[in-house]
Amino acid sequence: MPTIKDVAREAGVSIATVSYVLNNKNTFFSEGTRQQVLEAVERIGYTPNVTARNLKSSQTRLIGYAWHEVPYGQVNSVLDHFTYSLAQSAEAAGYHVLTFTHPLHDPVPVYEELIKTHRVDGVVLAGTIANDERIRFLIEAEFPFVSFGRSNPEWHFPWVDTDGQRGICEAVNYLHNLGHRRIAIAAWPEESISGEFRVAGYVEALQKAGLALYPDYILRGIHSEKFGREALAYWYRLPEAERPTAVIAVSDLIAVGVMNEARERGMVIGDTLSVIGFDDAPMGQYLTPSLTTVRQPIGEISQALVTMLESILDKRILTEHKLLIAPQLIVRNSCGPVPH
Amino acid sequence: MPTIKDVAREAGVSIATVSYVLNNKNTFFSEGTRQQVLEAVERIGYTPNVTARNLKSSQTRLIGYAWHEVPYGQVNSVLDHFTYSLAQSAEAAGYHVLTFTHPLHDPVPVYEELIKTHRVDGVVLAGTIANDERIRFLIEAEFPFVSFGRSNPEWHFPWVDTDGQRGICEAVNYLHNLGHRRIAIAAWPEESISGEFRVAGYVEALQKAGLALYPDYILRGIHSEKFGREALAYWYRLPEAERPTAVIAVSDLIAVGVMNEARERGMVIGDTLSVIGFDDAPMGQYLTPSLTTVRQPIGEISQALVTMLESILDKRILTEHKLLIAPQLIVRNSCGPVPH
DNA sequence: CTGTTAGCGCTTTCAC
DNA sequence: GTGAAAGCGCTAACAG
Repeated sequence: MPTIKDVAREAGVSIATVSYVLNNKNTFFSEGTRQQVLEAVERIGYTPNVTARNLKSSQTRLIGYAWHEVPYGQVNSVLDHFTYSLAQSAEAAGYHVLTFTHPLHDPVPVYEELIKTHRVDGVVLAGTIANDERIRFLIEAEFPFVSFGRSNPEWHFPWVDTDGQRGICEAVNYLHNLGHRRIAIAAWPEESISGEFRVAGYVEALQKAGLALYPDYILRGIHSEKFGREALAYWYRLPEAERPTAVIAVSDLIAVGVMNEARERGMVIGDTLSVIGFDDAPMGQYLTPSLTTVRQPIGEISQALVTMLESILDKRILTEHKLLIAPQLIVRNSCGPVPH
Repeated sequence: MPTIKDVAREAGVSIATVSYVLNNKNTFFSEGTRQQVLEAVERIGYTPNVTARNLKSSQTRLIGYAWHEVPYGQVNSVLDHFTYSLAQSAEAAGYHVLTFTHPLHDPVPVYEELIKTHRVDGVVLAGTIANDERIRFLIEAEFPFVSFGRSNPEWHFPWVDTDGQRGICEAVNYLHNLGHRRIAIAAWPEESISGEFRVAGYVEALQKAGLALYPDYILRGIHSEKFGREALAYWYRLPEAERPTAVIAVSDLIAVGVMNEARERGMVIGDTLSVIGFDDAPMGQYLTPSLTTVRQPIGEISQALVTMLESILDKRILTEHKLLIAPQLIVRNSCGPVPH
C-alpha cells in the first residue's frame, strides 16, 4: 500500500508538501506543484491511512453506539431502524458508527471501556430510562455524548426526542373528531419517561376537548402483547355504557394485544372498537385491519443527534441542547366513527 | 490521559518493560518489576491507546459491515437481528463492528473506500444475491471477507448460510404428516439464490413423500405482502378440487399476504388453509392465528462467520470454508389437519 | 532480565 | 512556496 512518502517521491516534492496539498492547508502552491502531487496520488492510487491520521490528531471520527438484545417476544422496530438511520447520518457528517453490545441491565462497563481505549470520539445513546445510569456516568466522565430520549429532568445533557405528548394528543384529537368520547390508553409503568409524556398528551387532549378523565381509562403495564390483551379484558369488564369505544396504546406491540383480545371477544376493529398504536412497526400496515399509528421521525432524529454531537466535538456552541421532534399520525384502517 | 510513558515513570522502569509486562511478551521479569508496573497501571488508570497500537501493528481489530435501507413496506427482521448478533459475536472474539451504509443498488464504492483507508481488517457481507458484485470485488481485491449467504457457485469464497432447502423440506414433511397432499409454495424469482434452494427443498420433500409436482403450485414473485395475496388469489382461481390445502411462503412477509388474502376470501387459517412462513419475524407470534415458520439460526450463523473471518485474518488454515446451518421449524397455530 | 531506539504514517511548526 | 524534522503512543528488534 502506498504511503505519503511514495507520493512525495513520485511527485518529486517533500512529504510535507503532499500533506498540505491534500488537506488544502496553510499556504498556497504553484499550480505546477499542486498538479504534480495530485497526479502522483492518482497514479499510484494513494489513500491516506486513517489510523495514522487519527493517532496524530488524537481523534477517530468514530461514534460509538451500544445497545442490548431485544428480549424474546418483544419487538423494537424503532431501534432497529434507528441503527441504520444513525449510521447514515453519521456518514453524511464524515463519521462512522462503531457498534457495541451490552448486557440488558449492566451497560456502564462497556462505555467505560470505550472511553478509556479512545476508540470513539463520542457516543450516542438510545432507549433511555429515568435516571439512566449511562447518562449519569457519561456526564460524570465529561465524555461527549448525545441521547435519543430524555431522562432525569434535573440533569443537563444534550438530547433529541420524539414529542410523544404531541403525538398522543393528535391521536386523541383524531378519535375525538371521529365522534369518540370514551377513549382509553394502555400506557407503560409510571417509571417510564416517554410513557409519562404520552400519558400527559392524553390528559392534555382530553381536557382541551372538554372530556372527562376516568382513572379506569388509564392502564399501565409492560411492553408486551400480553399487557394489551389484559388491558382490553379489563375494560371489557366495565358496564357496557362505560366501556371505551377507542383505545390508544403507547406502542404497536401493545396495540396488537388489544386488537387480538378484542377480536377474540367478538369486537370488530375499526368498527365496534377503534385502536391506535405508536411506532409504526413494519408489520402494522399488514395487520387486518391495518393499524393506525404514530410514527416516530427516526430520520430527523438521527440527523439532529449527529449534528448536535458534531458541534459538541467541534467545541462549537450549541444553540440547542434539547430538541423535540413532532411525530406523525399515520391513518390506516383500525379506527372508525363511534358505533351507536 | 496517561500514556505508557507515565506508567514507566511511575513504576521507575522503561517504557519497553511496561509494554512487555502488559503484553506478556518475550522475556520473563522479576516478580518485583512486574508488580511495580501493574500497580502503576492501576494507580494512574492507564489503558493502552488503541489507535497507536493499531498504527504499529497495522491492524484495527475492526470488522466492517455494510447494509442498505429496507425499502418501505418491506420487512427484514432477519438482518435487523443479524446486525446485533454479529456485533455480539465480534466482541466475543475481541473485534468490533464498524457499520456502513450503501445505496440499494451501488454497494461497491463503499467497500472500495473501506479497504483503501485501512479502516477495517475484514468485512462481513449479508443479503447476498446471485453474481453479487460485492463478492466479485472482494475476491478480486483479495480482501479478507466472509459472507452470510451464497452466491455464484463457481466462485470460491467463505460463506455461512441457512440451510433453506432443509428448512422447507421439514415444513413440507410437517404438512404432509398433517395429511396435506396439495401443498403449494410462494417463492422468489429464479434469480434468487436462497429462493431456489428453498424451492429445491420443496421439490425434494414432495418426491420423497411420493407426491406429484404441479407447476401451478410453484409461484414466484418479489418479497412483498402483495405477492402473497396474488399467489393465493391465483390458487383460488383453480378448480376447487385442485386448490392447495396448504401454502408455504419463502418469507413471513409473503406468508402474511397469503393469510390476509385467504381471510378476505373466507378461508380460516389453520383450518381450511394451512400456512407456513420463513424467518420468524417478531410479529409472527402475535398474528391471528400465530404463524408457523422456519426460524433462521442467526446466533449460530454470526458466530460461525466471525470464527471463519478470524481464522482468515490469522492466516490459519480453514477447515471449512462453507457452512450450512439447519434452521428450525417453529410450530404455532397457522396449520391444521387437512380439511375434508 | 531490562533499556535504548527505530519506526508505523501522518500533520504541523518552524526555518529557509 | 516548500522542506526538515519533531512527535502522536505504541511495539519489538537489538544491545547490554
